[in-house]
Amino acid sequence: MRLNDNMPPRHRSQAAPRPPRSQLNRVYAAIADPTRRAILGVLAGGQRNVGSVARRFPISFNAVSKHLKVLERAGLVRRRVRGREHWLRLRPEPLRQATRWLEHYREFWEARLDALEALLVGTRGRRP
Amino acid sequence: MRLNDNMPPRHRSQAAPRPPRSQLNRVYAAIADPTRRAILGVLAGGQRNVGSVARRFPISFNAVSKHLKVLERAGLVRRRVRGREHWLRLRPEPLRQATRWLEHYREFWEARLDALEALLVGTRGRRP
DNA sequence: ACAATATTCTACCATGCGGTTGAATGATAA
DNA sequence: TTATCATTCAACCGCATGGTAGAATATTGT
Repeated sequence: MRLNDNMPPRHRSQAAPRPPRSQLNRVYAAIADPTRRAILGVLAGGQRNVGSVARRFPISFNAVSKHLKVLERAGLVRRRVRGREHWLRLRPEPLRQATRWLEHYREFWEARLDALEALLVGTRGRRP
Repeated sequence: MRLNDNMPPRHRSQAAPRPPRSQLNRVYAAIADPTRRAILGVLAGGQRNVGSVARRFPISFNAVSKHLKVLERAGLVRRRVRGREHWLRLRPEPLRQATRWLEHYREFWEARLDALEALLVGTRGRRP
């Protein structure tokens, strides 16, 4: 059914509301953006305030401020307000968790695929 | 400036078109969704066709088909068409790359933060 | 008191995402 | 041939995201 006709748009199918993002979800989504990965790199050099981070990127101050908020919600960055400046510092714990998940699954999959390959190659002579 | 006035909407500020997502970006974005992580888990049990994956999820067939396309573009899944069925299998290489990046940065950050803490605790007593 | 500074807030745009339904395509089975 | 099965394609919705600009807020310096 092509819906560009004259029907009231409110009587449509509706997707179920999605559950809120988990911490792990937010961490992966956060590091999926190269600007944010670069911001984490800057912050690895020590505490910075928002302006000092923003100055290093060719995008607007506001865009960087938004990115920082995303990193904060993912738990990768902690903010301390001192006067009119906001100081940001790295919090590596969620990254550790994210690494653990990846490592676990990667090892599991590789083991499984290796086993499969070994099974397919079988007992036939094939040695490096 | 509130822009809901009567001005032609084409004379607005314009965001620069974003560059295409890199492989690493796509991998992190792909695993940021819990359904997709679950799909990878199913595929870890061996090759499956689209329907047999979709049957395990409470969302529509088409939604699963879309998720599979995302995983494919991230390089995490390979598809082989045989007749009318599409067989999907895991490809762990991009995951290895993603793990490497995380591991590298995590280690670097933790080392830096440990060094900083050592410096602060340091040789002198704590001062308020 | 006033001006400058650091930052967020609000509003907007374009694009992407995760979901839906329905139609189209292509291979197999009857 | 025709019906059925496996899958994609096309269009749509609501919401998030990455970007912009400008106004508001709070702190600091003169």
